[in-house]
Order: sequence, then C-alpha cells, then structure tokens
Amino acid sequence: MSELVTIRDASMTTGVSAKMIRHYESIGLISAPARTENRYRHYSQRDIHELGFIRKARDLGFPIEDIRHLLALWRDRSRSSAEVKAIALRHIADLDEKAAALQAMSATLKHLASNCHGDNRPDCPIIDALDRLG
Amino acid sequence: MSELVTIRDASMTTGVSAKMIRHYESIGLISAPARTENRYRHYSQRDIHELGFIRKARDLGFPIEDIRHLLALWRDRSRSSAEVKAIALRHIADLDEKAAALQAMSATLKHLASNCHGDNRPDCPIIDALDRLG
DNA sequence: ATATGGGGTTCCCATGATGGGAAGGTCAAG
DNA sequence: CTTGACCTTCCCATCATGGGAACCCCATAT
Repeated sequence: MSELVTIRDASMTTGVSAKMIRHYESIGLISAPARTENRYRHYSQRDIHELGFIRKARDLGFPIEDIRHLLALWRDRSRSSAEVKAIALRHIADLDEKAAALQAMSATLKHLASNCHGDNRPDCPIIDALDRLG
Repeated sequence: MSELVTIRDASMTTGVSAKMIRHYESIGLISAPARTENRYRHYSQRDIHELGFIRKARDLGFPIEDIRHLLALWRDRSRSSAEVKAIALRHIADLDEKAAALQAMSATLKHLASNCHGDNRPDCPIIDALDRLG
C-alpha cells in the first residue's frame, strides 16, 4: 500500500541530497535501508525522520561526529539532557570562536580599506599592510 | 657571504610551513627558487618577502586565488589601488556573510540551550528542535 | 518491439588549505 | 662510519560535498 520511497523521494522530502544520503550510509551514520529486488534503496518513515534530524543538525553546523552522538542520544529514551546540552555548548563555543576570527579579519580589512582611496593611483594601505606589517 | 637560506629558514622567518612553501611553489603561487647542487631549495630575500606577504594575506583569510591576484598587483608598480580595494571589499563581504551564518547558528542554539535544564532527565528542547521543527 | 528518458547502482575524482608520513639522498659532527 | 638532522619527492588524510562515468532497470511513446 505505502508506495516505495526511493532515494530521490527521501532526498526531496528531507532536503538531503541523494549523494549525501548514500554517503551517510557508507560512513555508518544511518543504517543501510531496505532494498527492492533491483537493489534500489527504499526508505521507511523512520529512515526519513532520521534524515530530517540529520539535516537540521547540519543546518545548525554540527559536525558529523557530533550528529552521530546526537542521533544515539535521540534514540535513547533514557538519555540525560545534560549530555545533549554539553554537545551543544561545545559547538556553540566553536561557532563563536570561528565567528570571532572572521570578524577580526573583517574589522582589520575594513579599517585598511576605509583608508584606501581606491582610485588609479598605486598607493594603498591594504597592500602596505601585507607588504610591511608583521 | 649571505648564508644559504634553506626552506626551513624561510619557514621560520615567515611563519609559513615548509610543507606549504613547497605547495605554493607547486601551484605556481611563488616561482621556483634557486637550487643548490644537491637540489636543495634556497631562498632570496625577495622570496622571503613574498612569502611574508602571502602569510599576512592568509592571516586575513584571503583565499589563494585572491592572493595570486594581490601578489600580481603588489609587483605591479602601476597598479590602481581601486583594484586592490575591490578584492578586499569582496573578501570583507564574504567574511561578514560567513560570520553572520555562524552567529545565526550560535544564536539559535543558545536559545535552545538556555531552555534546556541539562540534568539527567531526557526532556531537551535541543533534541526536540532537531526532532520536530523543520 | 523498441527507442527514449529518467530513475537507480557503484566507483573514482575534485574541492581548499593543510598536515602526516614513507622512502631515500646529503651533510656535518662525534 | 654511524648518528642525527636536514633535504627531496610522492602518496594519503582531513571535512562535507558534488561531478561524472559506466552500467542497470523500468515505464511510456512511437
């Protein structure tokens, strides 16, 4: 009765590319789905749900290994929220650190660029900074 | 009189790893340095200066292809600062966009984490978000 | 029936910037 | 002559993702 959910269907409903679905299977992030006689993969509602979970975790920037852990906690009804929170907090710190690094670069460049007249003369504080400052 | 500057010396004075110096040469970002009879690379002061330039540009997050362009402008005494500025402004926009994306993730997660009691109970808004929200 | 098109499958290669490490050559000092 | 510290080239790994080849399967249009 329920139509076979192909990898394309799974991809479209979850927003995870077919390429990545196969990849997640190959690295053991998701378990291998059922196959038809033709060796075509088909996905259960549970599979789809799990792919949706992965998609949302990726959208929040979690690395695959974190997601592996989060999936295990998700499946474990006796999990402690403390463990989930710890993963999230570490990730938040990582995101903040990376964002701060990018912003520092941006701020430096903005300062240099604001002092660069940007005309056809060669003088340029940006080039000067790369040239001279250590 | 000037002692031979080996790749290690160049690495130590510029902060670019020997590995990366060879890599930059292999992709044509820097030109091949002189070699001793033993095929050991040795670097001129100009080479060192150029590696320092690359190092600073990398520290500001410029991708290699931008640096290739910046190096060309640097060497060109008749450059227009407008061209340098344009590269910098594009890069600033890129940095800002990436930083904003990371901050958005962080903000979402901070919100979820702040509502997560983080004890030994399983209930957790972080998991709920990954589970349910689309 | 058969051609066409659009799925599926596996496998290899590429990205960007960087590092690890193997296998082998060279050189100075003990 | 060995030891150790360099150098050389070459291959492989990271992280998440996509491109594309070569091939199989099936439904529909001619």
